[in-house]
Amino acid sequence: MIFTTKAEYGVRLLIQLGVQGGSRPVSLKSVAEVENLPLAYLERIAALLKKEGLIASTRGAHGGYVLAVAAEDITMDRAVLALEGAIAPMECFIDDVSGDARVACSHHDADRQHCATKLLWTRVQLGIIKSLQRTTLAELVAFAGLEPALTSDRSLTA
Amino acid sequence: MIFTTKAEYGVRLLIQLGVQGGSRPVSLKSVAEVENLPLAYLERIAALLKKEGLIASTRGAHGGYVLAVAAEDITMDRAVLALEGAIAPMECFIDDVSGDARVACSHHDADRQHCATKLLWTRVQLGIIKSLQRTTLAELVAFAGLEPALTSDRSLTA
DNA sequence: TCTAATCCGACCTCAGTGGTAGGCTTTACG
DNA sequence: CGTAAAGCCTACCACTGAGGTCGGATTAGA
Repeated sequence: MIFTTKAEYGVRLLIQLGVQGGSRPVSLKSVAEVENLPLAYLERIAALLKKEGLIASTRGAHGGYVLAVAAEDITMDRAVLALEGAIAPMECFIDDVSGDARVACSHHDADRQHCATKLLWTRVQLGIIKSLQRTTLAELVAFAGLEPALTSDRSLTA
Repeated sequence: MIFTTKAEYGVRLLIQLGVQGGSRPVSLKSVAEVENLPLAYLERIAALLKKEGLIASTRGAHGGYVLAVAAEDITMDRAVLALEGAIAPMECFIDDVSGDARVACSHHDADRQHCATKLLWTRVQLGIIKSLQRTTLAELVAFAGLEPALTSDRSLTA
C-alpha cells in the first residue's frame, strides 16, 4: 500500500467538512460516526491538517472544525503532504526545503556508474504529485454528492 | 516510502544484467558486490523476476542470470509489479484479475454517500502506473552509462 | 457547574520489511 | 569423479512503523 489510513481518513474528514460544512463547525465525533472511524485517532489526524492551515478549530461545547480554505483552492497534494509527510517513492529520496528531491543512496562512490534508479523514482514521484495536484477538494465533495449509480468506473479516469 | 527495497534492488539487478549482460550469465555474487547488496536477499528478489519471466537462470558453476526479454521491451510497470505485488495506493484497493481496481472500503452501506476518496486514489494509481509504463529498462541502462556530471536534475523529468 | 468538544502525550499490539542461516541441487572444470 | 561455484529453497528473526487506545487537561456554551 502506498498511502496509509492517515491519508484516507484525513481526506474523508476534509470531504465531510466540505459536505456538511455550513458556517458552524462540525465535531469530529459526528464525522467519526458518519464515516465509522475511531475518534481518538481522527483527532490526531485533524491536528495534522490544522497545522497545515487547511482546517480551523473552535474549542468547547458546540465546537468543531471548518475548512480554513475554500474547497476549490485545496489541491490534494497539499492535503496528502500534510497527512503523510514527504511523498517519496523510495527511502533514499530525501527532499530538501528547496523542493527538488536529492538522492542519498548507497551509490555515492562518485566515480562508478551512478544511480539509474533515480530516474525511475523521480518520474514516479512526479506522476503521483501531478495526479494529486490536479484534484481539488471541491471535486471530491461534488463526487461524494452524486448518486452512486451514476459514478461508473469510466468517470474516474478524467 | 512508497516502494520497498525489493523494487530498488530488483531494478538495480535488471540494470546490471543490462549493462554487463553479454551472452554469458552474470552471477548474483558479482552483482551483489558491485551494488553492495546482501547476496542472500538478492537471491530471493531474483526469484520474483524469474517467476515473472523477465530473467532466466543457468545453474551450476559459471552460471548466473541473463535478461529473458530485450531491455527495450521491459517496461518498468511489469518489473515493479513482479517485485512489489499489486500497486495500490490504498489498502482498500483490491485489484481483480480483469485489471481495473475495485474498492472494498468501510463504505458499502450503499445508500449513503459513496466513497469519494476512490476518485482520488484511482487517479494516483493511474499516475504511478503510467510513469512506470513510460520507462523501459533500456532507458535506465543507457542512463547508468552516462557521465554523472551530464545528468543534471533537469534531464530526469522527460 | 456540568457537559461537549478540542488538545496532548504516553502507551500498546501487530504485520511487514529486511534481512540471516543453513542446507540442497545442479553443473563446469581439473 | 570430486570439488567448487553457482542457483534454489525454507525457516527463522529483529526491528520499525502503522494503527490505534487511554487518560487526562483545557476551553467554552447552557
